[in-house]
Amino acid sequence: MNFVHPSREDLTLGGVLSALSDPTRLRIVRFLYENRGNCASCAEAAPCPKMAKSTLSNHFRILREAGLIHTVKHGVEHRSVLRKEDIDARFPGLLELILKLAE
Amino acid sequence: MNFVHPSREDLTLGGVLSALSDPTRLRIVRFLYENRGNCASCAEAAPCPKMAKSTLSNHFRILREAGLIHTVKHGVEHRSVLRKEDIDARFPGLLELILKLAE
DNA sequence: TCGTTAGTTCACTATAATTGAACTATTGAA
DNA sequence: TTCAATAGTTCAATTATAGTGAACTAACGA
Repeated sequence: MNFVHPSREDLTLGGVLSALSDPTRLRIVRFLYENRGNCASCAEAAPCPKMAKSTLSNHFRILREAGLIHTVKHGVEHRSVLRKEDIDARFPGLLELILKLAE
Repeated sequence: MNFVHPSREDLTLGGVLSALSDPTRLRIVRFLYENRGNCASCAEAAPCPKMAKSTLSNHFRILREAGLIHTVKHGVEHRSVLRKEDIDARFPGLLELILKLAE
């Protein structure tokens, strides 16, 4: 399975804001932010066990396509990392502020 | 016509981000930001004259319901102001940063 | 009163999100 | 090496939300 990730310069502000405007996705991003450096499986990063896994998969796809996370296969899991450097390079201060305001 | 505006404490981060994630709405907000203190009619604040006015009206409704603007009737026009104080009180720094990053 | 202006509301279409079911790929155990 | 379990994707169907033209409303001016 090969995931498509946009390159750093293809990140759009609208795409990032839209991706982060959903509470589930924001919680995923927060998890990855706080576990920076560590990859996390979908189940690990997702805060809602009762959510349909297809829905969750879709949220991860949206985060990927917005350029917020990078996902690679790792055994039976799909591990995701937050693309902090790319996001910060493109939109300095945005991620940190949103996560702070969402506390 | 009575418009419903959420109170300051009812503004949600998701609602604000979602509202600002649309390019048309972001341009409206930018216009109102730069003409701070002045109300603006929809036609004035809207940057796309070719857009259907029902679409535009819908964008203003979304901005209103997200708590970003305040609209009052003023003669034949509906004048909108950016609720800068409310937004800044609830989410300090967010509006300014997003507008700066969107330049 | 009639036409114009400025915007809303309605009805319809089109696009996006949610979900269960079926599918794929990897691992671990018998 | 086969079989079951795990972790997620993809598909198809439903539901919700955005975009649009047409009809409507309210205020103003001649």
